[in-house]
Amino acid sequence: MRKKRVSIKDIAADLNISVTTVSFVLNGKAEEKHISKKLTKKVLEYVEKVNYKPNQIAQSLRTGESKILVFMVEDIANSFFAKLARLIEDLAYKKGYKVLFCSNDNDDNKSKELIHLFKNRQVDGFIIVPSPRLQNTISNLIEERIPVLLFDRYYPELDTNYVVTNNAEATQKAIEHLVENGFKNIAFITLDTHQSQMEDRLKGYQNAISKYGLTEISLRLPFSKTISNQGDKEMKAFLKENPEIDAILFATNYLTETGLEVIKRDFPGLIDRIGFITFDDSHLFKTYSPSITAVAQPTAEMAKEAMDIILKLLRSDTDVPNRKVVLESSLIIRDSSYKRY
Amino acid sequence: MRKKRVSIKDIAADLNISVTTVSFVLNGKAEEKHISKKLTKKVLEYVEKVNYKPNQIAQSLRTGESKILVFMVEDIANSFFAKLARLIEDLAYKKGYKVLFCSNDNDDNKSKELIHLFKNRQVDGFIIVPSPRLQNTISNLIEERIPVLLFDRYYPELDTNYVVTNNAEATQKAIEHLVENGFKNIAFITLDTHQSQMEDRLKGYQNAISKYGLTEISLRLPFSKTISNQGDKEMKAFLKENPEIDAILFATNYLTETGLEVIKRDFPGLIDRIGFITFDDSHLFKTYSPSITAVAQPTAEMAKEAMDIILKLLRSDTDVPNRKVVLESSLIIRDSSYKRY
DNA sequence: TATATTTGCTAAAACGATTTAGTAATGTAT
DNA sequence: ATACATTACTAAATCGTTTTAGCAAATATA
Repeated sequence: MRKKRVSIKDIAADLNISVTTVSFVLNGKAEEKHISKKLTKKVLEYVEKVNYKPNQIAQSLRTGESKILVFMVEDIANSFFAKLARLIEDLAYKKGYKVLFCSNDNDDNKSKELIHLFKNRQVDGFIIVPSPRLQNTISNLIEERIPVLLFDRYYPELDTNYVVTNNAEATQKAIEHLVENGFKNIAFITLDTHQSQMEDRLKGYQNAISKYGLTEISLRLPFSKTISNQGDKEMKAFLKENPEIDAILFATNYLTETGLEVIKRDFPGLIDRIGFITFDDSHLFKTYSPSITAVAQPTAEMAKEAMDIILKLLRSDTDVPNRKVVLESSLIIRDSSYKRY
Repeated sequence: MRKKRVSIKDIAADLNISVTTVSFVLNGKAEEKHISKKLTKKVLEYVEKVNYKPNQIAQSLRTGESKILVFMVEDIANSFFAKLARLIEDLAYKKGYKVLFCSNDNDDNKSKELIHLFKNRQVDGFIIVPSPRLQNTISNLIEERIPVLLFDRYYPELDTNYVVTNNAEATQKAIEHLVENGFKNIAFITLDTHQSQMEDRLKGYQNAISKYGLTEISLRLPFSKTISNQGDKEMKAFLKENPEIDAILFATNYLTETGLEVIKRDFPGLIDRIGFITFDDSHLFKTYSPSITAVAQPTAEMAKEAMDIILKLLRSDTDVPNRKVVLESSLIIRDSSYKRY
């Protein structure tokens, strides 16, 4: 069996003092509680010597704090979320929090189950990339005064904390950039979900389209089709049916992957004749042929804001006014958004 | 303040029975402990009604089990590890375990700190992608009978459980493939670490090189240089100094990213004249120009084997013979490993 | 000198579960 | 009628902390 870990009780026994005293010393309350400097020193030295570390589980049970945050994303394997996970991990650990990552596959039931699971684990707070219809679950969390922060997308009708990016504006700018470069028949390939991030991207597209008097050509794929990069048939059909398309904006990274596959496989030569922009940057885009223009969300800032807010929520028992943060994405302009023929 | 969660005590009080009885029923010991069917039913119905969920923290404290596993990787933002994380997450949740992911940046001190941290959280087991010199820490864990499994790399001198891939053979095959396609001056760009996965890849390279009587041309970059895709200067110098190079094998995915950048930026046209293969596949490789040949590690199998082993370790108090699993990578052949001019 | 305050420390309850070691009541065998 | 088993349930200890309430001795104040 495992070697027994040394507990506060052992220390107290070894030093012939009470556990209370040890606990006070360990929690930096020696002064306040009138523990003599001498004894304090003795305890600290002994603690050091036997390499005592408090049992976090026991602490959690007593204090109700687990020092664990949950970061629930759509899919941790998605590079966008993986990157954010890393950023959030680093920030959280600096503040003494650990992070449980989990993937909800944008599925409401899965999200609910996970949230339930974690409530029973007494996690201290949630940073959630919410699935389409999670409003009730979220508002229950809020009612229970559990710190929650929505991330990447939000529910306009729900008064919550969130950190998102200016999807509509960023998309609009991307389209404008294509227009300025001479493209006229600009398609938008997106998901058919009603989530804010996607609706805003669609709005941005439509705004730009109508601003320049162009015609909308959009393909809205069901989320299920995009999992494991399916949806190629639909894209192929879409491109076949709309041969006038001279540029495409992909609303998210996996759509881009599928799109590039379709273009390369089913439309030889098209890759050099079509303009395109994607959401979310990737290292490989810089060296791709053509190099790929991308709407890059400010991941570092997003993570930082998120941690800021969640920490604030964790600290305060009193109500914190909801913080709604909208960060600006930037357009990283590369070759794919210029005419190349 | 938060709404108080219902506890086993509340249930006992409400039903005018003891907490023991409730606990027995909840743990399926009603029969064994001679709780009458009638009372059992009553308890279960009430539990359902008030939507009681046991407090995992209290359970953990009492039982010593946290139902949490740790998956420590180099960097969760790295697509290879992110993908594995997702696979492991799914498998673990199916078995009632949650997974704490963390990144050690291949740094020994960070690894040690993290392991310490998690031991105090009473995590049930560790799946670790170990940093270079973590042998002692790992063997301490083993001595303490904490389930540990090394992943992706191992210490040949340490008798542990591990799941890795056949790096030497896979690399050798990749080089042989290049040789068969007419490449003669094949360079190997890798890290200068002494970790098994990298040493094996180097060995595989050297084996192939000597088998065909070629000359070794290798660049070994310090790990620190590769973080955040630096090391481009070194690669540039390397390629300048060795103009005879007609093919390159990149030992890991971020080296490939940097390599492609250097080639595109500093050696115009070279991308179409050089053969290359990378470790770890990426979605974008299929559509890259040229499409990129990759050594793909069997991530799904790796995750499955890892969970199998760790679950076995968790179940058995008795010693489990160490399981050493070596899985086969496959070479996904695309254009970049053929002569294209 | 008597009283109040401060110093230095501790006993015991609490967090919410599990589990050991019971008790009382009933049934069964001799 | 007595002993033994079985049934149906429970009190209390336990896991390792934190924290409240309080005690005794030393010191300060009147």
